[in-house]
Amino acid sequence: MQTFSPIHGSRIPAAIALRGAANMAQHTPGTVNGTRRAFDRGEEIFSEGEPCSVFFKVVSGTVRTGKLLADGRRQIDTFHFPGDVFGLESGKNHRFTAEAVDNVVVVAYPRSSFGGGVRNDPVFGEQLMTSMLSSLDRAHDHMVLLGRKSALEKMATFLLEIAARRANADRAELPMQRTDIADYLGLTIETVSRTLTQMVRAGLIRLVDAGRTVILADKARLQLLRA
Amino acid sequence: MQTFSPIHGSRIPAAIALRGAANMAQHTPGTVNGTRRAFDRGEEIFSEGEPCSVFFKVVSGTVRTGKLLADGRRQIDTFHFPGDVFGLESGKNHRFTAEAVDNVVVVAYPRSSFGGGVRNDPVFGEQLMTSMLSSLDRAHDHMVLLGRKSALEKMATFLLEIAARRANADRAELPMQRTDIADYLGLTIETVSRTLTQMVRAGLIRLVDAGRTVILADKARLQLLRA
DNA sequence: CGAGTTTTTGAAGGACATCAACGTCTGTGG
DNA sequence: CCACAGACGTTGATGTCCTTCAAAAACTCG
Repeated sequence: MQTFSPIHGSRIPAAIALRGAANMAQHTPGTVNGTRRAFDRGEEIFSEGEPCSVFFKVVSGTVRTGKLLADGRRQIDTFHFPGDVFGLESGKNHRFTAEAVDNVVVVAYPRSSFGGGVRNDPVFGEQLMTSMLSSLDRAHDHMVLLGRKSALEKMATFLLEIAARRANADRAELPMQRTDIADYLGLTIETVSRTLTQMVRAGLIRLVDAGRTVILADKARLQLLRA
Repeated sequence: MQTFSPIHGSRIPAAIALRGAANMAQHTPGTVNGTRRAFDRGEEIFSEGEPCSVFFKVVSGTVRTGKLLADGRRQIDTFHFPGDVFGLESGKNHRFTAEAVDNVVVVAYPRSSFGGGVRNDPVFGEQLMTSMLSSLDRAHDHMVLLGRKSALEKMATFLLEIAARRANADRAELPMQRTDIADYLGLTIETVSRTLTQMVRAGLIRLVDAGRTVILADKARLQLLRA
């Protein structure tokens, strides 16, 4: 089973990351307590429309969040890796679905710690705020990708993004399957596959481990391709 | 000059909207003071990379925020209408550009009221938080649109979204030009134009006012088309 | 080893982009 | 108020990137 090693806070700002890591033993960001929960590969963590009573932080494994259209078309917003917070929403109900990409352990925090916690624990509040702002940043980048980039550019962006999560890594380990990548990049699995082999032929990457690990052979050229 | 009438708070949650409206005279959401500023059509309000010392709330007119790729490709994230907050970011510098779509009046708040304001004025903090969460909601919806919808579905979604901002309206008044719509929907201006005339021919809409106002002749069918 | 799943590869088609020309609107100066 | 120039929008012809449909190869796990 492919799993990202738990790099805490690589996706969330330093403040919350450090704090989260420091309190990992009791699974607590600030003064608020959370409970540990595990999900198997493919399991649903919560789904669109469901009331949201808790929000989550990833301890290990990878989570995907996204939306489904009536006819089954799917768009994945983000993959969440260890340290990332997800499931925070403005309304009473979830507006998107969260599923386990592989075997996942998360900590669930009561939603009351959001409104209440912000009031009573301003430090906690600021951490959540910062976490949300960086989610928005990433959302904006992803909109550029979806709306304006070619398949090649999308894939280059994706691989570099994944690789950046491992300290100075020249490889991207992919816990998710091709369908997930396609639904993240707004492509079909066939195009994902073809684009990867095209990159292999161009000497940009090498596929190992049954296509689950991508070695970034020519990172400089990939960076140019990212657009 | 086309301008949206100032419907305050139609895009931001009730709490902040009401408060904003109540305090409109002194341009103040909570205890924090802001200063009024005006921008002409096409003027830049701030640009990507610039340090962000203030954030804004729209008083009148329409603002577009978005990103530019090196070769000029553009993706507009959102149009901001009266009542909307924009320019709030996690880092020291702006990660996107904001420009006036038409003649615009905004209120600028010092950025310190963000970090500091949250600590000292928890109500203000919660309002900002809620505003950010609804931005995220809309960002997620927009990703589905960009990644998974056809040109026709994109346009139907867009027109209904704009129309929804006027109370029980059967028309969408478009303060922005075709280029903006194209860059918002991830299309070219030609496809925007063709899709609109296709909708006219299908009896879905009618174009009036030199194409700046779209009458939603068959809203039910448009809603189905939204996907 | 073998059935089911996932990934890759191939051939053909379609939706949208690109290139190009024409029409329409806006605003300014006569 | 009209004329004209430039900007904006529409329409047409053609091209292309990505999808769709189809099948084979590779991998997973009992």
